[in-house]
Amino acid sequence: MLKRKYGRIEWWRGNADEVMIGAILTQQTRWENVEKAIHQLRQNGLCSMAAINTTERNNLEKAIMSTGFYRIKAARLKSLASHVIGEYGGIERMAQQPTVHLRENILGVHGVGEETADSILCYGFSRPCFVIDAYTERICRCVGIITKRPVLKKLFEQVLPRDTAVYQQVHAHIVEYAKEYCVKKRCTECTIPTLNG
DNA sequence: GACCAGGTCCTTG
DNA sequence: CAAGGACATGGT
Repeated sequence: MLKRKYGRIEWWRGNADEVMIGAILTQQTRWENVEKAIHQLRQNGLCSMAAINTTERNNLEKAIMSTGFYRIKAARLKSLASHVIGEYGGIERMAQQPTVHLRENILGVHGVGEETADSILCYGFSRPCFVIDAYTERICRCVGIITKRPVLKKLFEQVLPRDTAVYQQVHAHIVEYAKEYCVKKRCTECTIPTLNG
């Protein structure tokens, strides 16, 4: 039913460390610019929670400059890394925790909100948490479902089979669809009044 | 040059 | 609670 025109989409093919890094860096930022930053991090051996936890903040800032908001994002990365290392010692121990515990826990990190948390859980730890982002919200509005993110999240999780792979693919497809039809046209051709007014 | 990007936090009314 | 602003670089 939903567009298979995009085929299988591989997002976040990295390990949990990289997913967490990407989730912070992509906040209000295009993914292409995040990739540049991740490349820089790799070059400097900073592409892990352990490394981020110990490196100087300045090194981190320089590497992620291309994503914008680099000072605040460096601080957020360090908060997250410090929490992960301090609380669990590393990804392995972290991955053994139940989903609800993990979610509560990383939401407590300054700079990790609902979307970032769900992205980490869904794509980094393969947990069935559906991610609601700006694109998803827009598409839903186009279809007439006008409500806030937490409600949308519940809605998707009720309608879809409780399967992480499905959540990942559906979300990815929605984003591709939104990029193509909602953003490029700026919704100017949309007949729903709420979009033009 | 204007506008926008896969958010989150802080401050006001 | 809702709304507005700050954070910053890179691409159209």
